[in-house]
This record gives sequence, C-alpha cells and structure tokens, in this order.
Amino acid sequence: MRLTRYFLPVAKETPADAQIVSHKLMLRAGLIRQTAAGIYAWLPLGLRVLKRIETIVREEQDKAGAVELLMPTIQSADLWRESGRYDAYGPEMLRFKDRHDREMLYGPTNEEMITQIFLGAVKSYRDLPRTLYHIQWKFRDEVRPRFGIMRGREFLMKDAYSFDLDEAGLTASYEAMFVAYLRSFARMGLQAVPVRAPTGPIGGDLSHEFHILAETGESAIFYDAALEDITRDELLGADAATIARLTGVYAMEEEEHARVADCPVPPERLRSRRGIEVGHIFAFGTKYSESMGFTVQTADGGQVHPEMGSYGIGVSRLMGAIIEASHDEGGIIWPESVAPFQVGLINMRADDEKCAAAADDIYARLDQAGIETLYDDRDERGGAKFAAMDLIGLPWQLIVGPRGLEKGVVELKRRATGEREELSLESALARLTA
RNA sequence: CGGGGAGUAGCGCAGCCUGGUAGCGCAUCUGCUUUGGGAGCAGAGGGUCGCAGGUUCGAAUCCUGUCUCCCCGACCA
Repeated sequence: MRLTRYFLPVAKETPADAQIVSHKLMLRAGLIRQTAAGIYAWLPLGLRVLKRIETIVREEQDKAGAVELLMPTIQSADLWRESGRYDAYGPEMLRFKDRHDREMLYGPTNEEMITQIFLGAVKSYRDLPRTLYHIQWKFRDEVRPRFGIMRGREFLMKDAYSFDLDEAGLTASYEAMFVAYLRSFARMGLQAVPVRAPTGPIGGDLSHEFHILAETGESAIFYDAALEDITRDELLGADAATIARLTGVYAMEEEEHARVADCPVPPERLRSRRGIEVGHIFAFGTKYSESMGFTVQTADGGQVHPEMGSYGIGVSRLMGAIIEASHDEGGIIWPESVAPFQVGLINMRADDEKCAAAADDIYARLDQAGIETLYDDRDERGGAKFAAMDLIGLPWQLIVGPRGLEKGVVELKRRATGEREELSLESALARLTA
C-alpha cells in the first residue's frame, strides 16, 4: 500500500481526552477515531489489526472444534423475557422500539439467541456435544466508558456457546476453550494469566478470567510467581496437563484474594500486578436450557437439559491490551502476528528519480513475495517519515536512499529492538521472507 | 447516579475575571531554500467561539437553560 494513496491520519500531538498510553497511541497512529462516548470508528490501519486479531481468534476456535455462525446485533425483547433477563439486565442494555412499536435491544451478549437457534434444530443426544461461536459487535451502555477502546460501549467480541449432554462433557468443552484461549493470546505475543473467577449466584460452576498484565489494567491480580515460569511454547502447545498446571497455581482478583483467609502462597512468591481482562469463560450448566425449556432426548428415551457454557474474548479490547504490553516512547511495537503490515518501506528521497525508481522496484518485489508492505512514497523529509513509521509500529522498516544505493545497500531496521543494519537488497529480501 | 473539569480552525491551547466583533503553536496550501531521525524563510486559506434564550448601543466574554465530552467514585467483560 502506497502512503500517497492510503488513509492514515497520524498526529504529533496527543488528543486531550486520552489518558492511557494505548488510547493515546491508537489516536495518534490513526487506528481509531472517537465518534461518541465509548464509540469508535476503526480507520484503515486499525481495521487491519482488528481483522488480524479476529483471524487468530477464529483459527483457534476452529481448531478447538467450535463452529462459526453469525447472529445479529439487534434482538427482540421477547427473547430476553423468556430467560427472565430482560428485567434482570438493567440499564446496561440498550433498548429501543422499532416503527411498529416492538421492543428491541442491541445485544450485549447472545445466550438467549443461541439457545433459541440451537433448540429449534436439536432434539437428540446424538447432536451433542456442539460448540458454536460468532464474532460480532456488542453494545453495553456502560455508566462510564473509558480508556478508549478498552472499555467502550460498542465492542467486538468473540462469544462461543457449548452444549453438552452431561457435566463431564461440559468440562471437556470448557477445557477445549481454555486451551484455545491460551493459544490465542500466546500467538498475539501476550502473556495471559488465567484467574479463577467468582462463580456468582449460578453456583458450583467453573469460571476463569484471562488477564493481560499491564499497569493500566482495571483489576488488581494476586498470583503465585510460579505462573511466570510458564513459557510461550508451553502455552502454544497447551493441553489438559497445561490447564491442570495453570489452574493449580494460585491467581485471584483483589476482591477474591482479600476473602482468602490463609493465602497458600508464601509472601516471597506472591506477586501483585494489574490486569486487563481480555477473556472470560464459564460453565453455567442448565441455566438457559431450563429457563428456555430446551431438552434433548437421551439414549434411554429420557429428556435432559443440556449443560451449557459460554466463552468470551474481547477482540477489540485485545488491541488496546497488546499496545499496553508492547510500545515504547516512539510508539506502538506490533507483534508480527497482528501487525497491520509487516514492512514499512521508506523512500528517503521521493524527489530523486533514481531513488524513487529503486524504491518502486523494491515495493513491487516485496509485493510479489507476498510481504504486506506500507510504502512511504511521500515527498517528505526523512525525519517525519521515520517518526511516523515508528509511531505505527510495523515490525520492519526498509529504508531506501541515494546514499545506500551508491553503495548498493539498503537499511533494514527492526522496530522492536531498534537494530539497524545495511544489507544488499537481496539479503534484506531474504531476511524479510524468512 | 454523586463529585469535579472542559467545549474557541483538523489537533493542542490562549483570550473570558475587567463586554468593543478572535489569536498562538502544530497541521494544511503557495513560493524559494533545503533533504538520512518530526527543516528554514516568506506568504495564504480555514472558526456563525457547542446550542438556545436573555441583558446590553454592542456578547467568545455577563445571566438562564440545554446538549456533549473528559476525570474521580459507585457499577461492570
């Protein structure tokens, strides 16, 4: 993509409304634009990252055996009356009427809808287990939206729902999602800490929150330092044993931790950090299958309410979490897996015919090699180009200028470390395709 | 919902107290000089001062109402 044809409004100055670093950088790097409190437009560069995150989540959901569908953002109030949640949900749910005076709502979550869809099609134990998911925009009318995309009112969420015949099946479905979550976050270059979540009024059920450790996190986490020993490779290859190991290690949110009379973790190993909640999974059993009258027939001719679980990942929130975890004074440092482009190609002298021709040629070759490249072909000073490129945080910068061309080299810079080296074009391309 | 703050050019701000018809920096445009880490000089364009009403000869400025945004708290993925 040529910058002279792209839409990338970057800013030197930080908008006054932004408080935390990820919000500031997202605004400055031209990823998002605020349109109302807690509501954002995704600009081209931000949309690319969002889609990359979404793709990782989708791939891991598919790998875990979940099946994708897409449910609407708008739901009818009647559906929520069936489960009894229409009145229970409170003002966080955005309600409105259509032209026929029918009560509608913008979905904050989809348990009711998925249950309705599923029960209309499934009558037999033979159709279980199943896990369905979708990646869709949600709206929750937060009292106080803040931190940019991190606590927005409109946000993109992956929510999965599992249906099992019995509790053992539910546990298996839950663990499959647990693994998918560990892998998803690890692939995004994040270290996620699974925290045992309060089970709430539903009772007796499993629930875990996944937190990214960051100073700006909204919750305080207390955990055993042993959690830090777990490597990225272990998380990528996570299995039931990994889960057993992880869940065996103490990790609690502040409120829960405060209630623990005898913390099993010796003080020297107890760590306290702040965390951004990017995922939440829970097994709630038959709550919705009962309230919505969903039964399946068993092998022996009986009827049972399927055991259900739901599993959420804040896809849009993850972008903020990734930036919180990966940035420096110059701007964002995207992990390669979610970077909007892999390479930023900088033409130092767009007004120099030879240099421009050389850079154009390199751009074409990168394109042929399938390397996603943002090509800064603007006639600007080098300094402005470097600063903008650092700000938007692409993993690699390839710098082409008359000075290097004379020597037959280009400069390759790795954003994360700032390392720069002069290479022949061939070696640079080899490096980038490796 | 309680408490606090702010709406003036695309962004960041000054002007308001003490009314006299709007200014600075960045960004944008033009020209010249520049060109390897956010250039210099000269010039230019861009704002019904959130909105509505009121006071006044005259309102960005004073008064009343209203909308929006931000922060702290409570709440929450």
